Amino acid sequence: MISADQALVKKMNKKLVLREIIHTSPVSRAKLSEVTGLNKTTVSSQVADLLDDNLIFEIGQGLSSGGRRPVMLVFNKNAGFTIGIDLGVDYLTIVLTDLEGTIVSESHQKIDSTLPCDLQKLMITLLEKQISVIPDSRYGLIGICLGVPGLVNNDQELTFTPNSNWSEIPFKQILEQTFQVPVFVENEANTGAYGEKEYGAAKHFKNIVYVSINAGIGTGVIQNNELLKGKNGLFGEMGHTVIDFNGPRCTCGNRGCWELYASEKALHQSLMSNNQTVMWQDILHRAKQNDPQVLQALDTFGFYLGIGLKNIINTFDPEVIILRNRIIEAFPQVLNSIRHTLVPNHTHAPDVNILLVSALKHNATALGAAAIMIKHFIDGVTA
Amino acid sequence: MISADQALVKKMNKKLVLREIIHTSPVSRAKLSEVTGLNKTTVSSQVADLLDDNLIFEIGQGLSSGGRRPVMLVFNKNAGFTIGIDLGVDYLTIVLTDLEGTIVSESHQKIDSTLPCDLQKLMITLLEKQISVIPDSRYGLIGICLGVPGLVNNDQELTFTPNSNWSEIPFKQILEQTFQVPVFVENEANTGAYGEKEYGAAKHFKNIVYVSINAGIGTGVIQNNELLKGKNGLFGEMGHTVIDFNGPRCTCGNRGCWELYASEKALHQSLMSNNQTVMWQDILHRAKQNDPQVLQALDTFGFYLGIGLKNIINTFDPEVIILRNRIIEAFPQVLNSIRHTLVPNHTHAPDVNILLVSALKHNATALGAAAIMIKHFIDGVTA
DNA sequence: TATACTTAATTTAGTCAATATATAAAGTAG
DNA sequence: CTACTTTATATATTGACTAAATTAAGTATA
Repeated sequence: MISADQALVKKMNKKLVLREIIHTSPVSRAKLSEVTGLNKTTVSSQVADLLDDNLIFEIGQGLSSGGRRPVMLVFNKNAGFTIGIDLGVDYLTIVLTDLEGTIVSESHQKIDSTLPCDLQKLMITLLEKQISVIPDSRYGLIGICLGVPGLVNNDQELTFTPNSNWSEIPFKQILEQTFQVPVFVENEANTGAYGEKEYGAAKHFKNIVYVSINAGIGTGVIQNNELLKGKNGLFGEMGHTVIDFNGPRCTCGNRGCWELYASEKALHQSLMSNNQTVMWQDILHRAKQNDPQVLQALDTFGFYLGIGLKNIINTFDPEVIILRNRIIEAFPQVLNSIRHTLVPNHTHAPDVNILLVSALKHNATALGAAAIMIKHFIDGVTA
Repeated sequence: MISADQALVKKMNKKLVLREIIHTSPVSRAKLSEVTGLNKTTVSSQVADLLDDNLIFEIGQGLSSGGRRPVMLVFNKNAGFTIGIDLGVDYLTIVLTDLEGTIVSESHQKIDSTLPCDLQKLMITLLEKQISVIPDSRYGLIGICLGVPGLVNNDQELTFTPNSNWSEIPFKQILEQTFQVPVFVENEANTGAYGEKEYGAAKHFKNIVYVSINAGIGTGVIQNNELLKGKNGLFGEMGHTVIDFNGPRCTCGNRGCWELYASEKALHQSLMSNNQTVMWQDILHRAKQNDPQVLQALDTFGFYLGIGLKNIINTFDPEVIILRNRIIEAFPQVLNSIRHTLVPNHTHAPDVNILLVSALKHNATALGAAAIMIKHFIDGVTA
């Protein structure tokens, strides 16, 4: 069991001061004392420590409001850098960010091979390229976080991927050995949720559900600023919840899973002609030209999404739901179909404003991964 | 923002020591120092405080294992008492417990009137009777917690009750004024979940879902030992999630809600003949006599329960699900029907051992309410 | 029975991070 | 130029924890 002592007090207050500087910089010692409730002496001492750590620096004097001019402090966002990865079934997005999550460099690469060894080589090559451009800094590369479309257990092993062979690769182990930095592996919906919470559409909320609609449907749930994980890290994986128990059989063994109706795969299938798959770019193009068949399909898509989103509202009682889908982002009219389903003429209907579209869009997963790594780093230097 | 200081350290360690005494008493100061990691001097000091508070006492010397004999400490479970209430649509259960959740006195009363003012009088009368038997103790009645079948907002106001008029009564305000003690109001599924977690079937788990099946279906979710609440306190209220979007219209405005299929109300309706309602005692009786119609109905009941429970597993990834229903408790064969639905012949099937039956049974809600009050009290005296 | 060893709990002295108060630094206002 | 403000630091004190020594009370063994 863990007992408390003065070291803990110091760490807690250090984190408190650093957080406040990050969120309100530039800020003076006096102001910090005021908002944190800490004694001025204590703040000065903590600030001295943080200056030693290169986590903050002084930018000179601020404006006087009738007395001695304050020394303004700012967060040193370039004290270190992190890499967030979005590994898809057929693409690999890598972002290099500073400690505020601002992208310094990024790469988007299509994955041509389905062989795990090819992906492994590709990933390491691309990472080496990104790492080579990291500026000189006190902490350098603080770590790598990987968002993956599949089930991640509590040991951060990728145990199941529906549409790829990536679960054969022990990412954490390989990347830690290769680059000698901490590596985290997370489900893409969880990293996406965290990204939107830190930098995106959910910045000002603490109870959110993030829904990413790709080939399948992934869900990440944040409650009181904490990602919920469940026993095996599968919390919120709602793609295979049943919305019609008489419906068609799913690959998971159940009938009428949400994914069968409201995934991009389902949308594509509804538009397939002569066994010819439709590209999503085509769908978008035709939608913008008011192609009736596509508009009809998108309306149905929205209806089915709405069914599951209604379940999400009834299940998690969130402040907001963030939708992450390339078609919805480019053609927001789909939201109207969803809202029609969500809000029948009834008193118990949820607030329509609960629906938001991803602000980070195609970078949500990678930026969220970076954000998770940054949080871990900040927790580490202040503990 | 809240900063840390020495007072916080002391409180944290006080709670640590008290918890350890509660869970392992009788225990010596030396042993406490060993398991908590705190210095022997610190433990002695904290123990002295707790002795002062009458929260623990010494029961004399324990056995020597080759040295000075230890002084054994135990939790003073009679330092105070609490009342937990289970308010149903037509019944009122009250339990008076000590600080370990052991029932000292209880009352089960049928509510004949549907008038709020009648219930209010009845409740106060019964509470006065229970309070009159509380033994002399340092803290006396530490508070009252009320579990209710309806929606409770973050201000502990009962905002909606599907089958009664109880939401008109400002319980918290009335009971606090009448008895001058802290009063909490919680959804019955949340108190039940907490009760099973503290004293019942889920004692050794930290990620649990509790499902109470009455006229409707209530769900309480505990993740990492914390009750999840959501924005409006509706987290986990899954009775109105859709399991068949083509299904019949529900009073909530949606189609095919789980409650329409898997509540006791649904079971009763499936067995209704000539517009004559069936009593649950009859159902049980006929089931035990192998009445085919009832067995069939229960099998269907189990199937529909299974559909929703599968969704719960896919949604919350819990260690265990606790089922609270009087018919299932008395006739556990229903579990087999549920398990058949839960586990089709498929690799992704969940572990059948995930299903547990309530250990606290008809007292789950009231005992859970008491447990919540006790937790609040312990948090209070150590803060 | 005497001696050595163990274990339990307290006493005493010291550490560390916080606070309170006083002081210094550097401005504004009239 | 003087009085007042605001910012930041210096000094002394407080309080919770720790370490080491001490007291207390047993067991083990020759």
